[in-house]
This record gives sequence, C-alpha cells and structure tokens, in this order.
Amino acid sequence: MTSTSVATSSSRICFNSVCNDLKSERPRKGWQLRTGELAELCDRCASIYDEGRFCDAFHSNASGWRTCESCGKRVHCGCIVSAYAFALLDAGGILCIACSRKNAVLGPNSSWPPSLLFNSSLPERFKDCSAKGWSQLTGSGPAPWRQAPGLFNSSTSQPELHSRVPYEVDLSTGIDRLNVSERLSIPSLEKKKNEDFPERLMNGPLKPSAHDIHENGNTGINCEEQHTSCLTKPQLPSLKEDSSNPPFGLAVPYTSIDEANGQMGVSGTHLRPNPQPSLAKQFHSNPHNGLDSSGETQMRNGRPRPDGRGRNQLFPRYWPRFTDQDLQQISADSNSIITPLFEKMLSASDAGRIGRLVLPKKCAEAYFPPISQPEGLPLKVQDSKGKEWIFQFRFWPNNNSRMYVLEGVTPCIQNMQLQAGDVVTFSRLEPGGKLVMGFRKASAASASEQENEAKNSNGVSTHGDVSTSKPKTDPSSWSKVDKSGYIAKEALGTKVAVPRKRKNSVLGSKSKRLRIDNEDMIELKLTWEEAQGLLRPPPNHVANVVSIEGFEFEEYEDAPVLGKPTIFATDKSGEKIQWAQCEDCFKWRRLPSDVLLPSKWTCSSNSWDPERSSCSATQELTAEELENLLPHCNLAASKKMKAAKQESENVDALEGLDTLANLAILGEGGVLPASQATTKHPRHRPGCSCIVCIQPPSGKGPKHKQTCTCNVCQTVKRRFRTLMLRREKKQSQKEADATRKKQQPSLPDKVVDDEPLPCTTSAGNSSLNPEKVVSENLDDDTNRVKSSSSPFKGQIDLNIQPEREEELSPGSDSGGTMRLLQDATDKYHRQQSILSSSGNSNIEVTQTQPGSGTELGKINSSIDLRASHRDADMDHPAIFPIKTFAPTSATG
DNA sequence: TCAGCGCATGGGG
DNA sequence: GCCCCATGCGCTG
Repeated sequence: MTSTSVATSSSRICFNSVCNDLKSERPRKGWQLRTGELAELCDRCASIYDEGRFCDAFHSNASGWRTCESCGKRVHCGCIVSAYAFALLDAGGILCIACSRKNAVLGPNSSWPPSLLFNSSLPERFKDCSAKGWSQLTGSGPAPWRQAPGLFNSSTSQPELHSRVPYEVDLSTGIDRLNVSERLSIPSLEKKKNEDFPERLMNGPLKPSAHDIHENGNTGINCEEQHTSCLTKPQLPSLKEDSSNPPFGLAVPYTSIDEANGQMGVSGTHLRPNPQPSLAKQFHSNPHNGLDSSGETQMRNGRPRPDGRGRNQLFPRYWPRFTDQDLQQISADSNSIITPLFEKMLSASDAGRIGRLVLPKKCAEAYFPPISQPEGLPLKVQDSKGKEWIFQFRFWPNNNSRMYVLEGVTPCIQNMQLQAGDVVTFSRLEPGGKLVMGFRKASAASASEQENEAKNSNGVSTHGDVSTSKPKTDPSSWSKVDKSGYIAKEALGTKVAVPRKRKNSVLGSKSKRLRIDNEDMIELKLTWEEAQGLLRPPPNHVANVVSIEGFEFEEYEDAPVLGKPTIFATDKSGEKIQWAQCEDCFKWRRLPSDVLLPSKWTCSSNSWDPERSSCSATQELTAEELENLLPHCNLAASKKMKAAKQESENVDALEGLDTLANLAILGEGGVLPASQATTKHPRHRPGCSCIVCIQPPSGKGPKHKQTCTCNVCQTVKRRFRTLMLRREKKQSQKEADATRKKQQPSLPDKVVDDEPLPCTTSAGNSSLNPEKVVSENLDDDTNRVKSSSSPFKGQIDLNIQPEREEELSPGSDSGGTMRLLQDATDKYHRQQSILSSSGNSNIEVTQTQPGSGTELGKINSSIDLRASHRDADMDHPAIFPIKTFAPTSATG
C-alpha cells in the first residue's frame, strides 16, 4: 500500500496516496488502518476498491505480485489492501482467495496465528484451520470488534437465518472483488444453517464504526440507519447494495467445501476492512458492553423496543463486560488491542472435575477455530497473567447440532481458583490474535462492586473484573448502558448492588436462568415512572415526550444519562440551577444546572461549592424554600429520611417481633409521627391498628422482651392466639372431615370441600377461608383487613394469606408460641417484601422509614421535578406491572 | 473401582 | 417444535 496519509477523517483528500481527488461529503470507507479507522476514499477509489481492483489499479507496478498456484491469476500480496486476498500455502506459494475457497484448502490469508494452535501441522488441524484464520474468525484482522456485533446484534426475533448457500452462491461474484475476508463461523456438519451472515450483514451496518463515533461524537446518523437495518431481515438483493455502500464494511460469505464430506464446509465472509477501534473506542463500540444500537435505544427510552427480544443472537449472559482497565490488564503490551469476545458463567459442570467447559455454540463457532471433526483441535489460551494453557477445543454432535467444549480446563480453572458461578471471559489480543482467558470471581466481583460503590463518590459502581482485584474506579470506562443499568439497581434502594452477573455462591445450573430472571426482577422494581425520574437527556439534548399506553416517556436522540434526581430551579438572578440532596446528610446543595450527578452523590463531591463540600456545612436552602421546591410528599419523605438517618444511629437493627415493636415505639412517641412511622396499606385509615399498619418499615428499633405488654406485642400476641385457634379449628375440621369421609365413602369430595364455603357469607365477606368466622371473633384487626379486600381487587391484600395459612398445619404446633412468632415474623417480612415491591408510590413514600435503607424513598424524595407526570401520579398512583420476587411471596 | 469420554436427556427459551 | 446447553449416565480403559 502506498498510501501514507494519516488521519482519514481530517483530510479531505482521498486516502489513496496516488489519488488526489477530494472525498465526498460522506467519504466512503476502504480498508482498515492500523489506527482502527477506515481509510476514507473518494468515490472513484472506493468503487475500485469495492470491486476488488484496487491493487490492479494502483499497485500494478508495485512489488509483491505473485501468481496463484491453482489458477495462475496474479495476486498482489504486498499491501494492506490485499492482505486477505490470498492464502499462503504451507508448501509455499499462494492461492488466490477464490481458489483457496474453491479448494477448501486454505482460507484467505492470515491463517491462524501459530501461537493459537498448539499443533497446527496436524492434518486435521490443518484442515480445520484452513480457510479460517483466527483473525478472520474473530475479526482480528479487519474488524475484531465488528465480529461481536455479528454475534450479538442479531436482528430482532429473527428465526435462524438460514442457508449460507444461497448467500454464498449469490454473492460469489462479489467474492473476488473483495480483498479482505473475514471468517465468520463454522458451518455445522449436520446442517447448513447460517444465521451469521445475515446478521452480520445487518450488524455490520448496525454497528457504528468507531470512526463514526469518533467523528460524530455520538452514534450519529449512521447508527440510526443501522438501527433501522437491524430491524429488518436483510434481503439478498440488498446485499449488493450494501456491498457498495462502504461506510460499515460488508461481510460477504464465501463458500468452501468441507474437506471431509463435501458439504458446504468452511465458510466465511469477505469483509472489507472494518474499523478496529482503539482500546477505548473498542470498548465503547463493543456491543458486548451494551452500546449496541438497539440496546442503547432501549436504555435511552427506558423501555424495551418492541423488537428487543430477539435482538441478540446470544443471550446477554455471554456478552463480555469489560472495562478499559480489564482490557488493558489483559494486554500487557499497551499497544495491544483487546477484543472482548464473550464470557460465560461457569456452571457446576464447567467448574467440576470433568474439566470440560461447555462453550456457547455461537461463540465457539464465531470466535474459536472452526473444527469439522469432533476431535477438534488444541487451542492455546493465555490467561490474564500471561500463562499459557492448552485446551482441546472440540465438539460433540448433539441433536443435529453441536455442543462445543473446551477440554482440559481443570488446571486452569483451579489455577484461577474458579468455581461455579464465576465468570470466564474470552478475549482476543492483537496483534497476534492470542486468545486470552480472563475471569471474574463471583464473590469478588460482588464484594468489590459493593465496596466500590461505597467508596466511589461518584456513586457509579463498576463491576467486572478480569482476574485481579484491580480497582475499577473509572466510571468512564463503563458504557452508558452498563452504568445506567447499575445505577438503576442502585437507585432502587434494594441494596441490590448486584452486577449483571451476580452469582450465588453455589449454583445449580438448572436454576441459572431463574436466577438471572430474579435479578431482572429486582431490576424491575424500578417503575417506569421512577426510571423516567432518573433518566435525563444528555447535555444539550431535549427529550421528546412520547405517550405509550397512557404513560409518558421521555425519549432521547442520544443515550440518556442516569443519575441522581435533582430539582431544577431558577435562582434569584434568573440563573438556572439545580438542587441535589446529599446521600449522607440529606442536605440540599446548589449546583449548576448542567451538572449530571451520579446516583449516589454526597457533599464531598460538591466541587462547585467548596464551602458546602462537607456534610457539616449548613444547608443553603431554608426550610421554607425547600418546602416550596419540594412537593409535599417528597418533602415528607425527605424529612423522614433525615429522621430515619438520625434514628437509625440510635437503635439496633432488629428482626421480627422486635421490629414490630420498634415501629410502635416510633409511632407512639418516637421521632416520627405515627402517620409516617407506620407502614400503611392504602386501604387502611388513620388510626388503624392492624398488624399491617403497625408494622415497622425497617428493622430498626429497641428490642422487646417476651413479657413486653406494649401495644405491638399485644397485637402480635393476640394475632398469634388467633392463628393457634385457627389451627386447632382447622385440625378438628379436618379430623371431622376424615371421619365423615370414612363414614360416608360415597359422599363426593366436592361436598366436603365446599362445605366451608358458606362461612364466607357472614358479614358479606367474600373470604374463602373457612376459619373466617373464628377470625372475626378473635381478631378484629385481621378481620378488618380481610373484609376490605373486595373494593381493592387487583391490589395486594397485605394481610390475608390463605395459602400461607393453609400451610400452618397442626403438626407444626409443637414448636409453641415461638414458632408461631417466627411464622408471623416471616409473614411480616413477606408482607414487607411485597410492600416494597408493589410499585405503589403511596406505599413507597410512606414506607420510607428511619433506617430503612430503602433508597427508593430517596428517589421519591428527590425525584427530578421535571418529570411532571410524576407528581400527578403521586396523586393518582398507578401501579405498574411489577414482577415480584416470587419465592417469598405469600400473598398476592 | 474409578476416571474420563461421549452421547443422551430434558428443561428452558 | 426447534435449539441451546447443563447435566446425567453408560461405556470403556
């Protein structure tokens, strides 16, 4: 290549040094430069390049021309443009890419780096490695990071896009005119599906090149165009259109015949050079990190796109989550480029003694060397410490598919002290194409994240760690999506502080999906309302408000920022300002209006007002001013929080009955007014003394002795007596039923079963609980709650737990009162759990109690007032669909 | 007997 | 109904 120009974006001249034409407004992209950018060409050169005639046109007199050993065609082998236009033969000589493909002997140039293949000389390995270089496979050559989009950015809800063959056939004419090829995936021997190519076809365009991002400062027009494209299954004819459309490069598959069975075997694509971003760009561009177009859109909208479901070919659990530091850590050489490929949480099997790590199929096929035989091939993998391991990469035929495994991973896993639940990450290190295996300890990740969260004054927790405890304190290293996702959880006040990959210490792999779902549920405890309160447009962006199913959402052209809700206002001089509340002291601090705060922000981070950069500094706002700023509910919550904070320092954290009593104490004469200190279900009126209304909102408060005769204890004990009586009643009823059945065996069960039902007619109560009558006689509190169920259909009845009470078998009575206490305490916790996840803003506000630690309350208390609909909804609380944490839900 | 290999099975998406 | 994949389980050395 004779081009010696630098920066393609800065110059208006065609990058082709022998061409002095001006680039067009939207220069077309050519090959990839070492900087990761794409050469920008004038239309003419780009066309020539697209047609694969670049070397013919511009390098005809240059050295490096060789002759294809097969067809005799002259092939230029001496420039970057032609780097992938030929294949080196082991015996010497070269094949043009067409012949190599045709013969299925070798793929395009840049075969597997020797470092990756333990023994590439073996015939089988040779075959396996033929026609596919690591660089091609993983995109290391032209576009390492683009590979990922191909995998992870599939079109939406697309069925497996099949038949590589038609594409291959159709595109065959385009093969030769493309100089760079990229290995895409291994075709299965058992099938000829190829979902990769169409995806890549889409995803190529889908991904804004780093260059584009760099140029535009955002995902830009191209990204939007790509986004559109990702929603539409590409049609074959469009391929050529795309192929002539340089900006994002195009993956064009080529066909080769499997050497063993003659099936269409090794396939790949020709790919024009793609952007290979710098480390930072790579990270930010890498969809694995959540910045793919669609993902970004989801986040920015605060709601999933309709097409979101099938967006990714791979489950998100395989998306690598790397920080720049992670990447740099893997890369000992600062000049190296890390391409995160995928990650996988170790299952029990993976981490077991068998030493087999099951690889996600698509990841294996896309990122690992293609193998056509089950035996596979040895793969040299470097761990993050630089130690090299050799695994056998192989597969098993499985249900007309393949199951890929890495064998022999036990030493490595043991060396890294990994166990089920930990995450192994795979990346590629350039140059050299080394496969690097990192890991993230589940426990360490979780702990360090929480620690970081606590330490990081920005409140932006980082997560993800590749193999070391190296702190990740640079929030900028996170993609917005990652950050926001994290903050969202953080802001929930559920102390969830979980990484996306939070693991239980011991994993039943079967429960993995469930576990992940549960994490998602936690995430969903944030209502759209609240999410909107946290979302704000990026600087200088104005949100479009769209209404969806009656709810308003702010939509941003660019990724929104999630952070601490603040109150925007105008000061006396007319300057726009915002008020933010310190997480620690709850004082409000004045900040510039354009400041974006992390979700956890404290006075110490107040660099805009050094005098008030400490919690000890007085609050600038007077109480009156604050009251004017804050809506009533928020103010109340704010005060409560403050009181809570103070109170929490004086009381011990307690559980169960103690907790109940604590509330009563707080309510009876404590710091908080009773109306605030109680957890009230909306249906309960002031003065209600039922078990719900006297429940403490938090686990704080003084302990109660068993002999305590305070209001709460008496209530609880009365309730326990009720429960015991119910049990006895139930027991005797069952015995009676059994006796009756024995005496009247012909009596249909239904009659027996239905018998208790008439009880529900008492007092017009619709309860199905046959013990209802007893309950009414003994426990007016519970009765009141139960009887109130009908007007609130669809809402959670916090008191009635029929199934729970069904569980109270007489046999369990042997434990005596303490067991009952425990039962009731459990019930209380369940109720609390339901309350906290109910999504009812009333509940949330009033539930925010001293020391509760529920940051949700904080959210409510300091929600961004620009979201005007929030206030409206405070008055008319809408219950958004919320997933509840099923396992502990005793009511519903 | 045991470890490892390779395939089968079945849950979940 | 298909696919993925975690894991079970039988076979073999």
